[in-house]
Amino acid sequence: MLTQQRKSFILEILKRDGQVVAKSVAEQLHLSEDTIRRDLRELAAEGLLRRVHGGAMPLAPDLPPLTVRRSVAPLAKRALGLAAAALVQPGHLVFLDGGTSTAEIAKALPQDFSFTVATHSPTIAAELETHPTAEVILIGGRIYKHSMVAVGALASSQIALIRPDLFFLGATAIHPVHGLSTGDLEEAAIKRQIAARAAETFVLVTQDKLNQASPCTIMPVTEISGIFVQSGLDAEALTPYRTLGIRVIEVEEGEE
Amino acid sequence: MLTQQRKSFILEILKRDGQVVAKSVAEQLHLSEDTIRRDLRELAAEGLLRRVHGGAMPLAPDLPPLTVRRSVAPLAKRALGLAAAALVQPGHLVFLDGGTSTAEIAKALPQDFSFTVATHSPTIAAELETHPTAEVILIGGRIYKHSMVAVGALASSQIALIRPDLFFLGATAIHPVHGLSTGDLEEAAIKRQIAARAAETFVLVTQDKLNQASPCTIMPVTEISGIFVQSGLDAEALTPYRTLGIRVIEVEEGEE
DNA sequence: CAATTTCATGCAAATTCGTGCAGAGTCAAG
DNA sequence: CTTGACTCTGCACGAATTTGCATGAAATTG
Repeated sequence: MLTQQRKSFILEILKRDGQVVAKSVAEQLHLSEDTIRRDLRELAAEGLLRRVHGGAMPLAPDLPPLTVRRSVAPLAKRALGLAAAALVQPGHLVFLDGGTSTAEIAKALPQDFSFTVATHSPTIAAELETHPTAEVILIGGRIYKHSMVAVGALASSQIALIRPDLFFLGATAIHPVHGLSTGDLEEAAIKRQIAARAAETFVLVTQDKLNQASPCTIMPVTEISGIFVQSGLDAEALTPYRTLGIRVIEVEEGEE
Repeated sequence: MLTQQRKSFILEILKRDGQVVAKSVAEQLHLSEDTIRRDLRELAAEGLLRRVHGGAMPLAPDLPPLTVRRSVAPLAKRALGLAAAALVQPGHLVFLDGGTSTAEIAKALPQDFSFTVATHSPTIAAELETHPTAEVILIGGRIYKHSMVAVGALASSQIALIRPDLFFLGATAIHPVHGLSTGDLEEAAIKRQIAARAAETFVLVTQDKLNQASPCTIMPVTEISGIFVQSGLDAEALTPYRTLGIRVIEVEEGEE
C-alpha cells in the first residue's frame, strides 16, 4: 500500500461521508492509528482537509444550511440515491432536480459508461465536477435561493429544448390525493414542466415527506412513474400509490 | 526484454491499476528492483508518471479538486477578491466568471445592499447560496468540466440577453502583446462575448499568470478596463499595461 | 475532577532510495 | 577475430523515508 494511495483513500472517505475517523480508517487498512494520524496531519498541511480531534473534516465548514439538511437522514437518503442511480442506462439523458435527495443520486451515478445529466441546480452541477464520464447540461435562470434551483422564464425556455429519459424529482411532500407539492409556486411550475417533458419521472421519498402536503401543488401523483422509499415503512401508507399503478420501490438501508 | 517494452509494461500497469509498486513489477518481470526504479525515474523525467515512495502514481494528483486549486495562493487571491468586490455598487449587474480567483470575489461581495450577480459557473452560484442580498442569475449550457463553466450555444444565447455593469474575468494568462488567453477555445469564446457586452471588464491576475500566454486567445488587453495584482511585483512587468491605459490596481496582501 | 481517548514527539526497525561500481552483452572499427 | 567503447543489469552501501511503539501531554467525557 503506497502512501499516496492511502491519502487518496482518506480523501475519498472524506468526500463520501463528510468526515474521517482516524481509528476507523486504521482498522479498514490494517495500519496503526499513528500512520493515519500522520497522513491526516500532512493532508491538513497541504490544505486538503481540516484536522479535528478524532479524525478530520472538510476544509470549508460547508454551507451551513446544506449540511444541516444533509444530516437529516443521510443513510436512508444514500440508499435511496444508490437505488435510483441504478436506473440510469448508457446514453440516457437524466434530469436531476435540486435537493439533498437528488444530490445523493448524483454521488451514486454509475461511472463505467457515458450518459448526460441535465440539472437546474448549481449545487448538483458542482457535485458532478469530478464525475469521469457524465456530460453535464446546466439549466440557467434566476436562482431561487431557498432551494438553490434556477427558475423563471429563462430556465423554462431551456427546459423546452430537452426531453429527458429520466427525471428524478425532489418534492417536499407527496400525498395520494393532494399529489406532489412544494413550497414555492415558481419552483412547482418548473418541476411540472420538466416532468411533462420527461419520459419517466421518479420521486425519492423520505419518511417525513410521505403523505404530507405543501402549499404549492406540482402535479397529481398519477403523473409519476414510481417512488423510492425506504423499506420497513407502514405498508398501509403505501397502498394508495400501488393502487394508482405507481411503482413503489422499497430500498433496504445498506449497512455503513 | 527491451527497456522500452518494460516501460510500456509499467505504464500499462499504471493505467490499469492507477498505481505501480516497484517491488511487484520487479517480481513479475524477474528483474531487480533497481532496474524498475531506474525505469520509474526515467518515466517520471519524461513526465509520464509521478514518482512516489514505493512506486509511482498517475501524473494528476487525483482530480485536482477545487480544494487543491484553492490552496494555490489563497492569501493573495483573497486579498485580490476583496479589492475587486469593493467595485460593486448597489443595483449593479455583476458577471462573475468561473475560477478560483472569482470565487474569492463571490465570498467577498458586500452584504449591506442589493445587486445582481450573473455567472455561468455552478460552483460560483453554489457559493452564493448563503449571500443575504444578492440576486443570482445562472447562465446554463454544456458544462466544460475542466473549468466548470457553461459554454456553447445555449450559454451564448443567454448571455446575449444581459448587459453587465461589471465583468470579472478569469484568465489563465495575460500578456501585453498576446493579450488574455486560456486553454479552451469555447471557453475563450464565451469570455469574449461576455466582455463585449459588459460595460467594464476587470481581470484578477496572480503572479503566475502575469506575462504568460496560453493557446487560445480571448482578446487583446486593450479591451479590459483594469487588472488587480498583488503589490510588490516587479514594476517593470506592469509598465506595458499602464502604457496601454489599463488601470493597474495593486493590492496589499492583508493579514489573515 | 478523574477516567478515557486522542494527540504529538522521539526512537528504533524495516523498507526504499540513490549512487557508485563491476560484470555481461552489443556493436563497430580495426 | 580482436579490441575498445558503450549500454544495461545487478549488487553493495550509506542515506532517506516510512512505520509502529512508547511516552507524556492534551482533549474529551461523565
